[in-house]
Amino acid sequence: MLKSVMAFFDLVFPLKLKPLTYEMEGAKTLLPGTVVEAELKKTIRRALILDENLPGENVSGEGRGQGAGKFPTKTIKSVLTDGPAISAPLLGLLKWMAGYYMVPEGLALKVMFGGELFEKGKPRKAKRPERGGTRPAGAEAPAALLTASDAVAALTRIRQAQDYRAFLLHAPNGPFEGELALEASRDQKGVIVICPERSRMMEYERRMKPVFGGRLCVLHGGLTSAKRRFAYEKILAGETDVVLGTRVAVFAPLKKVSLIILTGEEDPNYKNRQDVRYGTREVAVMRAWLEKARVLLSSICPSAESYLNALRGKYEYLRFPGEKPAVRVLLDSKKKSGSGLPAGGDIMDRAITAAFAGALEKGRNALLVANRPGHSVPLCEDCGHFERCPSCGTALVLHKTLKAKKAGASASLLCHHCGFVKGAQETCGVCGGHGLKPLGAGIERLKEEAERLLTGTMGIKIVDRGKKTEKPEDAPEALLPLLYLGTKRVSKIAGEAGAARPKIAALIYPESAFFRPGFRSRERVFAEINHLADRLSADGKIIIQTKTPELFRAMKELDYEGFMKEELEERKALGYPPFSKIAQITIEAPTKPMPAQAPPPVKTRSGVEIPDAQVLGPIEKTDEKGKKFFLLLVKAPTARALKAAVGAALRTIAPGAKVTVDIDPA
DNA sequence: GTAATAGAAGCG
DNA sequence: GCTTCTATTACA
Repeated sequence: MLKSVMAFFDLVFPLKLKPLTYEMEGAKTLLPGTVVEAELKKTIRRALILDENLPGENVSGEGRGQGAGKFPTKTIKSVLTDGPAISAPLLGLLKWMAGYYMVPEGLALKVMFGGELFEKGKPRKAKRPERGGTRPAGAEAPAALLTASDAVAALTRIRQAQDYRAFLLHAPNGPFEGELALEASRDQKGVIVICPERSRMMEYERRMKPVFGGRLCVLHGGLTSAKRRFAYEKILAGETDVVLGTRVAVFAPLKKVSLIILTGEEDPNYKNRQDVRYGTREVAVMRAWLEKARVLLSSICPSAESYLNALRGKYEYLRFPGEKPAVRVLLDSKKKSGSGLPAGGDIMDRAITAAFAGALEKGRNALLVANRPGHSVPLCEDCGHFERCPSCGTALVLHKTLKAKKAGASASLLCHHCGFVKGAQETCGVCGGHGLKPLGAGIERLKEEAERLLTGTMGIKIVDRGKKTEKPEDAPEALLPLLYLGTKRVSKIAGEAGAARPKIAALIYPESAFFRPGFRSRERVFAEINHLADRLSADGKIIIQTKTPELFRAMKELDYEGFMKEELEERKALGYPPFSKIAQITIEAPTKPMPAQAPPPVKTRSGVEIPDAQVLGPIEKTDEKGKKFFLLLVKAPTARALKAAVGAALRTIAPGAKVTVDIDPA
């Protein structure tokens, strides 16, 4: 009898699942990217055709080959799209994501489109994408920014480049960065503009909407799934070809992309922390490569990775130097005078309070930044005792504004590691002494001091929290000088004050940031100071109060090249990125210390040894809930070698443990 | 000893 | 994501 013609296809479901082979009756061939329905464990689900699984061909992995072999294949129930729903470059990106980040293709698919690309349900006509003008409109576009001839030349190069081309824009300031992004995309078709966070994206939206109108589409993780689906439909239909968004926008299913702009390219927000731990910058560059498109990475303080790529000629470097505010590093005066505190035991250096008072008296705004939440650690002067967290052992921090539910306590002691809370006492818990001395400079304590030293004599409004209440009721107070006080969050708000940006900023003991884990901590601190500088007025000034001025020596002039030279030399010496590739393996094993202490020499599949790959660890850590886990760090000279080395390391881990792999960890 | 339940594996 | 299989615990 005539046997019916069968074709076999590898399908990807948007689940944590590798591709599976299904069959389809008839000679009709389905193109990769086509959406179909097929049965998985008795339920019919939507999936994407990844490849045709041709007889005799062995597609990625074990025992598959032609589907008609070892196991019975199920059949594709129906075909939902007439041809590919997503472009070939995007499909390529999916495969690259799965390979590079070592996750199943299904998980990559899920992360890229969140499942919405596959859900059924009729898209309702959008209500009104326009939102009412809720904003007082801060910084306005200094329109003449880009008239300088070198800026015009840069724009021309970006616009006219053909095929794949990467640019690194080292912008002098945020407004310039935004202006160049807008101008570069102005007469382009198929543009993706990505911002590191939603609030920045909304600023860009305000600027781009008048230019692109209905061509502009917004895409970010906070969209409801209906809105997200609606956005996808507009993009797929070609109704909009300019996509603005946060990191998920890098996957926008445009038919054709010609320009990708990644603003604030060094921002840590670009690292995805769940499921597929991708880096948006790496994905953006890879997508541009696959799309044969141009990619513009921009920042006021580019990452060491991108800067090295620029130095090596992989990216075209567009450098626009700008005036930077003066940075002054103050040695902590108390260090010299021992424990003999000045009157009142002030934390802030006199030079800072004087400079702040000067600026505020002139009606200028000021910004005080510290990394520590809470007030202080109460230390008993009599017996030296301080309270520790029962599970973490770390010092508990006094929060005066946080009321503990414990009877009688007007303040509480909080563990910043695990969140443990208890009521605070007025006296020492061990000796009953009354001499509790505050140790450390938390925001709450700084606020007390600022109120005492600065607001006492003049009318000043302290702004110390997020913009939950952004009402125009500030109007009468708008004349008062503002003292912004808080962590980075507050400095962001201060930077959005348009013409009234702070004239002076002080950082109180920022050195703790140097000791955050990870090899990038220095670079982060430097970038943060640069961003702080960008938030100040043109005649701004930053004062750093520190006990370790040596650590800030390289940051003092905000000399980017000088800093990067040192930083890159150190990274090279230690074998860290961008001179190597690294991966971090997290192992959640209940009690087992670790199966293999010394991993075997790293080899590729074919048995070739990789000379410079190494596996460090395991080290034991405890998470916020007090749960133990273990970390392995894998270093290798190239991405390829890294993959092999990670594979080798994984084989040494006993089964039963929950393992996650993070390629290029933050 | 079996039943109830939780957690991991596998899905073509 | 949902089913199914397996390991573990509860319980008469």
